[in-house]
Formats: sequence, structure tokens, C-alpha cells
Amino acid sequence: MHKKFDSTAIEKKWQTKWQESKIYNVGEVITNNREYVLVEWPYPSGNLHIGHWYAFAVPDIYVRYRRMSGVTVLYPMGFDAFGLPAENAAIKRSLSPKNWTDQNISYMREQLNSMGNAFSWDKTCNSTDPEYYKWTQWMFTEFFRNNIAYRGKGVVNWCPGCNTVIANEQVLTDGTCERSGDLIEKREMPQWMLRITQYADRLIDDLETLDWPEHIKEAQRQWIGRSRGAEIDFTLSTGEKIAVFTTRPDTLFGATYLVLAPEHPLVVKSKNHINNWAEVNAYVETVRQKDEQERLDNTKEKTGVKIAGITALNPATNENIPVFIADYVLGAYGTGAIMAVPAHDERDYAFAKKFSLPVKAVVASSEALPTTTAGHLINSGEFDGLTSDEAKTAIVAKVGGRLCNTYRLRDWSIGRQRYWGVPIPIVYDSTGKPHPVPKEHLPWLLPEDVDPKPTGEAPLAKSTVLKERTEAIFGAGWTPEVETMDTFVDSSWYFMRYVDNRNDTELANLEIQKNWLPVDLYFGGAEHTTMHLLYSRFWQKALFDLGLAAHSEPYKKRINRGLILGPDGNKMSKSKGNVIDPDEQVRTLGADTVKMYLAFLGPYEGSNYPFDLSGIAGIRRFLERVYGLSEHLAETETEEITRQLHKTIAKVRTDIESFKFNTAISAFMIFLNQAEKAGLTKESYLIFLRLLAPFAPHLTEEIWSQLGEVDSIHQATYPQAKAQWLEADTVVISVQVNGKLRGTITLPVQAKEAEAMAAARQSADLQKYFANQEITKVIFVPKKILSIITTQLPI
RNA sequence: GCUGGAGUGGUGGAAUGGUAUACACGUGCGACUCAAAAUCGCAUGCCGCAAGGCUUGAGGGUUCAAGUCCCUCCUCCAGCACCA
Repeated sequence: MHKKFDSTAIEKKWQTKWQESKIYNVGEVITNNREYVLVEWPYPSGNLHIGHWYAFAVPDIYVRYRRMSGVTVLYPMGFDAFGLPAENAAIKRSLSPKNWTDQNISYMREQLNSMGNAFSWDKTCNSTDPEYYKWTQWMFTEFFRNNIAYRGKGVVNWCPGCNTVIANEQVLTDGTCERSGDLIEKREMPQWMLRITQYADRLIDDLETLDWPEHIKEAQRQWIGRSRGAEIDFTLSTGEKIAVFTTRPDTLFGATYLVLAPEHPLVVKSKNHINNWAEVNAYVETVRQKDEQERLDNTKEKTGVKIAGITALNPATNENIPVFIADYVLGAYGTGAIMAVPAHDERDYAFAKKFSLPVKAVVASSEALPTTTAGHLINSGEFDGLTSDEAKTAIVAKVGGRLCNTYRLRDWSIGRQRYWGVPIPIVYDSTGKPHPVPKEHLPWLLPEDVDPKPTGEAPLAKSTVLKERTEAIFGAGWTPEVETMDTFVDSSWYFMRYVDNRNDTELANLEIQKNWLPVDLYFGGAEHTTMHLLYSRFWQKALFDLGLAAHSEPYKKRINRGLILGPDGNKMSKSKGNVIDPDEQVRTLGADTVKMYLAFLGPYEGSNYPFDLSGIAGIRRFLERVYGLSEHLAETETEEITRQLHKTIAKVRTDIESFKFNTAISAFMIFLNQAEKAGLTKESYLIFLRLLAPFAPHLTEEIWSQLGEVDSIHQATYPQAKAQWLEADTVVISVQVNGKLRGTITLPVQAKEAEAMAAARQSADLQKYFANQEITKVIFVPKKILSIITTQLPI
């Protein structure tokens, strides 16, 4: 029977000791032998669910392993505590968001400690702390002074559920809000924006330098959506010039009409030249009524209206071509106008067919039109015969166009009409001109004299405190900005603050940044690919350009963990009622068991796992057997078991380094199975415990101390495999005859082909397969395989 | 449609081109027990009494040897999509 252990008592005891002795703090070290391992800071929702365990307890294995390997590892934890849920919960409970958040943070800190993680609590921070958001605000003012932040106008995404504007990245593909699920409306209103588009090229190009999974890099490239092409000017019959963007300037000779987006400014501007203004205007109105989804539905039939009375001159052919407005051309992309080449673009082709417009092929192809591949030019005057590539530059040069890139990425809109966020540190003078709040007045505190209830109007507009503060400092007639910042701003730089979290004169000292940053390893969820990860890369680059950051990329290596799904295989959510709180398992089976079980599910990087508790007993049994073994240690052990121990060490180390904790755990199990049978000395057992310590920190610490060790096992060194034990004298290799596996032979490791064949001939099991055959070929791969090819001898 | 990734037992999953199904769960049988739980032992891909044969989404190919490499498909997941 296995020795049961009281996991609750053991875990509580060691958690308290670790906190008292502060063994996981990193202090103020400056060292080369250091590493920064980051996990995404959580929102303090009030209860720890299984997803938090997966996010924090499993990377903890890696952190403890590196620390035991002698590396000083920063593994900080903090709280991303601004945002809508606090507001909503606070409204529901009639508490202030601040009180609700503060309560949750202290409660959650306790819960996080109950996981037994090796967090560097001396480096924590919290986005709602004025000492933190003072710097968020200061960076914003620096961005404003340097024209990275600006007050923009335009169409924004309005979420009716959240009662606020949200950024493009926060709208899902189906046009709903990533947070509330409501259908997003388009509204025209002034907005605080950050010029992330100015960084589009660097955000794409610098991906090359990062050790990130390819799919994340690719998703970011697609999100930024760089198209290489050219802008070409067409002259309208009104005398106005209009620029179009095209990725295929080589097809300019095939441009048989022009299309403007309905919202193109030139449409209204040319009103007096348009003979069918009523019809044109009616179309613009219908498009305006359509919601985004309708307009972007590419399966519907194309619509549009010809602008009567205006033509455009094709600069290549010098022919006058008609001009249309149509909603398949988007106002916000490129120049909001296109040259239509129906022969070589499917959308233009469909439109041309519907409106009976000429289709002129200019790229040779044997396929039916429209063809969109490159080729040799025809019907293109002096450019006939050139390849598409050659023609691109030649034609652009000839018509005075400009080679340029266009991006799908839009600037980041960061103003929110909500209460619980960082106040945008801007004040307006009596003429309405915005001014940044000077540094000496930061933090620009969030006033507490308003009802946070969202109404669509920014709640801060009702604050007398904020109004009076503004007038007291800046003078009568000055008014405060009343919007708060998107919470993704807070998380765009938290990893920088961790390293210098008590600095009250700088956001993070450059020397300290140079010591710790960039983050060596960043564990997080896939949902952040085109939000947080993109925003914080941009933020870092903007700071770098201003000399405030030591590096231009924040995270060297990224690991996207999978998701723990509900038992029904769906994403856990309160509304589906499939959320697993691991409290029960932690109470009855212990934190070590829960942690190891999660690590055992499968490789950390990659797939999603439906949470199924049925297997957790296996881990608990394993830990009980490890504990039980401490009372049955042997005086001596076989060489074989020593060899197995060292093999296990080697296997566990490589598995941890590739984040395959599941196979590391299976190696522990295999070894334990053998050790129980064969007997293990105390010396080897202590090595085994150290090897297991990152996986089961409480239990190993307890046994370690019971066996008389004084210092924490987590400050001991991680075992290293000794080469002399890694190789056995003999090796079992398999034997194939004519491609079929027929048996095995045991050989000395350094055996050659001749010895292998001799062994095969001697084996009764094997020789029958080739005894009466002619052996035509033998392949011998040392330590692997003997492969024999025969042909039938004539009888 | 484009891009990235994945398809292996009843389940989670394992396998530098070299013994496919490790490890664990589950299941079955047995031991212990008045009994049950717990624990321990054995078995457990499929067909077959056996000998043997078959098996990594489907079909081809390369190779002495393919889950792994190549080609053609199918299915699922994720991102992008009237982006010129």
C-alpha cells in the first residue's frame, strides 16, 4: 500500500515557509546569467479557474528548472485590473470599481500562492495603481508630443453592449465584439488614435528576428496586410486628379473604367459636374445604411452607379474611360479608388459583365478570363512581351506613378467612453485645442465622484472633481478629456515596469532594462496574437524611438499554450456552465497533483484539451508511490537502475527545454516502476527528488526535509546525467528480413555488420527466414537495425 | 478562396526515416476483504483457436525500411478575406 500524504498540510506548510524566506524573489541583481520568463498577467476576476492553473503552474516547472540550473530567473506576476468586468461587477454589487478590484487582487494573490508557484513577488505591479498608470499617462503625453498619439476623425467601431468604442483588433471576423459578442456598429466620431500604421513595415520585417511560432508571425503579417504596388494618377474630365492604388500596374493598359468608393471625397466635391447626382446620391445613401457585414459580403451581386458627365483619362492608353461608384471599393483602404481591369481581376470582371463594360486582356494566357496570374504582356504598346514583373516598374515610370505599399492595418483607436480605465491625460484650452497634462501633475487621477454606469456618454464628463482640478491647474475655460484608455494600453508595457517596479522617476531605468529585457520567454494564449502581442510590439518600438526603451522588440521567444476546454469540448464560459474550478481537486488531491496532471495532458505548446478529470488519479497515485518509496530505500542498487536514473535525467532535461512536460512525467513514471521493483539507494532517491522538484515542489520539499536536508530543495542544483551511465555495454537491435520485422538480437554497442550477421544466423527465430535464401543485400545501422534482403534460391 | 497547423487504440497522447500504439486513464480477469473502497498482480490496437496476417484520414510514390519525406485528395481547427 502506498503511503498517503496529507497534501493540504504539506502544501500549506511549505507555501508559508517559502513566503517567509522569500526564496523566489530576485532582488536587485545585475548579472549575465539571468533569464526573464513572463506569463500574461491576469485580470483579477475574483476566482482562480483551471485556465489560470494551466497558464501559471505549468510554466512554473520551467522556471524552477532554470533556477535549479543556476540561472537567476525573473518570474513576475501582477494584475491587469482596469476594464469592463470590474465596472460591471461593481455596478451589480453597488461597490466602487476600485474597492471591488482591490479586494479581488488581495484575494487572488492568496489563491495564486496556493498554487505554490515560484513567483518573484518583489517585482509585481498593478495597472490600476496610480504609481503605475502615472507612467502609462506620461508615455501617452510623450506620444502626443511626438505625433504618435493624435486626435483623429473617422469611422469607429461602436459596441452597443459595452457602450464604448473599440479598436479594429477587438472586432471579431463575424463583426461582433470580442468581449461582449454584440454586433458592432460603425459610427463617425472623433477618436484618440495611436499611429501603429507608421510602424507597419517594421512590425512585419522585425518578425524575422523573433523566435516565435510561425503561425503567430504569419497571422500578424496577414493582419497588417502589406500589399506592394503603386499609386497611379488618373485625370478626370473635371480637371481633378485622382490617385488609385493597384498591385498590378502591369495591367494598366487593361484598365477600362475607374471605380471610386461611395464615400470618396471627390464624389461630393464633383457634385456640380455629375449629371445624375440624384441617382448617385441615392446610392451613396443606401450604402451608408448597410451594415458592415452586408457590405463586405463578397458573395452578393455587385452594385454600383455610373457617374454621368465625368470620365477619366487612362494615362497609358490616353483613352477616356467611364467612372463608377460601387461599394465593393472601400473608402478606408488604399486611396479609396481603383482602376478596374476586368480581364485580370475577378471582382472587376463580375462588375464589368453586369454593366456591359469592355474587357481587354493585357496579359497573355491560355486560360479563360479573368486571369490573375503574371505573364507576358500583350495589347500594351511598347511594353508588349515584357513579363509582368518587368512591366510593373516600366509602366509606373512611364506614367509618373509611385511604387508604394498599402496596408490593411488601421491606426489603433484607444479612447473608451467608460469609467474604469486610465484617464487620458489631456486638457483642452478655451479654443478646444488639446494639451498634454505636464509631468508634475501626473498621475492624473481617476476621479471617484461619478457613477460608473455606462450610458454611451463618458462617465468622467460628469465629474466635478475632474472639472475643478482642471480649472484649478490650467485656468478657467479649460476642460478635461473625459475618455479613458483601452486596457490593452496597460498591458503594452507591464513587462517593462516589472523590472523596475519601484522607480518613481522613470518608467523603467535603461540600465535595468538592458539587464533584464527583452523577455526571454513569454507564455500566453492564442487570443492575443493580433491584439496584445501586436500592440505591445508597436508600443515598444515607439518607446525605443523616443529613447525610453532599450530594445525595439519586447519578447524574444513566444510559446502559445493551448486552451483547457470544458468537459463538453467547448470553450469554458459562465454562460455555457462548463467552467471548471480546480478548488475541489486542489483540496482533495493537492496542488502538486493538479499541476502535474495539467502538464501531463499533452505538449504545452499547441492543442486544446477538453478537461477530463478521470486521469488525475493516476498522477496522485504516482506521487503517493514516490512518497512511499522514501520508506523502502535499499542499501545497494543495480548498475542497471543507476543507468536508468541517468537516462531519465537526460530525458527530463531535454523534455523540459522543449516544453514537453508530458513525456518528462512519463519518464518519471517509467523510472519509478523500475525503481520500486529493483530497489533504489537513498543517494539515487535524492537525485530523483531533485529531478522531480520543479514538477511537485511541495511533496519533494517535504520528503527532502524528512530525509534530513536543511536547505530548500529548490535551491539545490538540478541533476546532470553522467556520460558514463548513459551508454550500456550491449544494445538490442531489431532485424528485418525483406522489409518485415522478424526478431531482435543483442549485440555489444560497438558491434559491426559481421558480428550482427553472425548473431542473426545463430538465432533460431531468425535464421529460418533466410536459411535457404540467397542474401543479396545487408544494411546494418549500428545501435539501430539489421536489414537483410534475400532472393529465393532455385530448388 | 488564401495562409498556417493537425488527423495514430475506447480516451489524453508517445515515437532524431530504424521494434507504431510509450506513459496514463478506462475496461476485463485475479489477489486481499464478511463486503466494498483503496491497494497489488495479469491482460488489453484489429482479424484469427492458433500459426499468422492487417493497422497511423484515403490513394499513389521514394527507400533495405515511411506515422515521419514527396505527389493527389478528404476532414477538422485557427487566422485573413469584395483589401484592388
